[in-house]
Amino acid sequence: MLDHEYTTKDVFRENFFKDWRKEMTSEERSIIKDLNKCDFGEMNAMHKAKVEARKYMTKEEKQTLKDANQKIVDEFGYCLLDHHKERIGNFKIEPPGLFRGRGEHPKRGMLKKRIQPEDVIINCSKESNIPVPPAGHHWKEVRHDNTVTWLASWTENIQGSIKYIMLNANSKLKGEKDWEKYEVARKLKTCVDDIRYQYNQDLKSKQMSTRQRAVALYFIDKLALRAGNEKEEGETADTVGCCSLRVEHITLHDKLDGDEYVVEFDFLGKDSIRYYNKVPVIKKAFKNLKLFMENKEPGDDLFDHLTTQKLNKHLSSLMAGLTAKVFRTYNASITLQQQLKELTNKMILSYNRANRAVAILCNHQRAPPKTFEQSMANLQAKIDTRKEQLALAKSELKQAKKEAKSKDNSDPKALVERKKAAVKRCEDQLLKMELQATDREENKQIALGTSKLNYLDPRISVAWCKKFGVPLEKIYNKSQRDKFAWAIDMTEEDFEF
DNA sequence: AGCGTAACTTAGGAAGAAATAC
DNA sequence: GTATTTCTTCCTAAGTTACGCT
Repeated sequence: MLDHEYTTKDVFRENFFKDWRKEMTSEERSIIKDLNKCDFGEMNAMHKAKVEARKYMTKEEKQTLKDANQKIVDEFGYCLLDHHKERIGNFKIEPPGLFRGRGEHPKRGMLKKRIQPEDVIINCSKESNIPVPPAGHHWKEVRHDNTVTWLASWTENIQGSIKYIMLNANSKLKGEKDWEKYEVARKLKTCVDDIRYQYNQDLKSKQMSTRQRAVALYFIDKLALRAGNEKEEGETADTVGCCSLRVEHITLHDKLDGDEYVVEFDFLGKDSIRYYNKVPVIKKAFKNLKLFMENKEPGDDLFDHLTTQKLNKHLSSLMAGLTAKVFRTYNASITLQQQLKELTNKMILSYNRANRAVAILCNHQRAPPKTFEQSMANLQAKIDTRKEQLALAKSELKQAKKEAKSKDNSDPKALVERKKAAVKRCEDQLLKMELQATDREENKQIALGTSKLNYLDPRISVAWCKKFGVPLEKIYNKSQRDKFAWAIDMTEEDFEF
């Protein structure tokens, strides 16, 4: 709690203190004037003690707690949609707390207020059992809108945005949407060559806006960048996507490390995750970028004649349902399929390799685990131990061979065979551990989950599993199998994305 | 045509649970 | 059995896009 990095940030502290003072009585306000003089040590200790106590609960106590939680899920975690009982994704209202925006968010630390029934809109069908508000309270509104999928909503006080209660990913509704998403991406596959040809032509257009659109599309396609909507300054962290790139985010190199026309990207994207990449691009795109940057300041928009609306409008004219993000889905899925074809080694590690290629493409990063260095060192130590064992086993084998020749042992060959097997076993284990070490090292900063869950057509993975007899459980855990139930049902081993 | 907002998907970190090491 | 590591779930912030309004 107190030891979190947030508490050391000035913006967080200032925002918190300002909002806290608003909550104080006038008497408190006259006493508590300086956050630096406040000591939350006692509260922190209490919180820590609670966490500690949880750890040392008996099995029975833990079970009691679990049962109580399950009861809550059973009662509130489901709804009836089109006569089907469906799991709700987030059925609990968000509790009050201090806002934890990502990156340099100007609002971090602000007080996120408690939501009252009076703030909540209920959306259900007229003839359903309308949920009863807590005693003495009423809902903000009860409506019956069957054109939307949310069950309840409220407006959050930090950004003024609407929050929704919606169905779980394993629901029929979400599954159908997911399927549709991948079908649109597959449709793009059939016309992507034409679209690429088109934007290549557009790079030479006389219209500035067309040229900018073409370069942006080239980036979105080649690098899987996000669309990049405009953001209100001062309301959120300063992050960008393709269309909102500024001059300061790219550096042009006529030549770099033996490549020509290299663009160096360095910007903060969604969730303030850094995108850093040096990419050789086609000459036409490069020349255009030079042109776009002429007479501009570092803080100016690179694509000043382009918005995501214009881009998406153009895309939808090329293919029904086509938007910028479809390229991310398409490129992610097609990359997985290609990689799986190339990595013929039908092992889970090669699947992870393919998955990783996609995660790198989409720039899905994670903070290296806190214990990463330590656990890597531990693994290395195990490898070293095994190496010693291998050396020992080898010398024993040598000895055994020698003895088999010199002495008339009753069964000299058996001993040699045994020692040989021991060497083999050692070598296998060593190889396995070294592979694991490589895998882990390569995964240090890469998050595989996001692409698996949101970008990779599950039918590719299901087909791959069937084709090579890999159990699906090796690829997808329980909740992932639930989410992708639609794909598991329908996919044969010859599925082509 | 441009803009604001509602609705929905995508995202990484924290917390909790399970597996594995010691 | 206990400690540590790894996997899974939960949480909610932060994006994208469609749509209605002017």
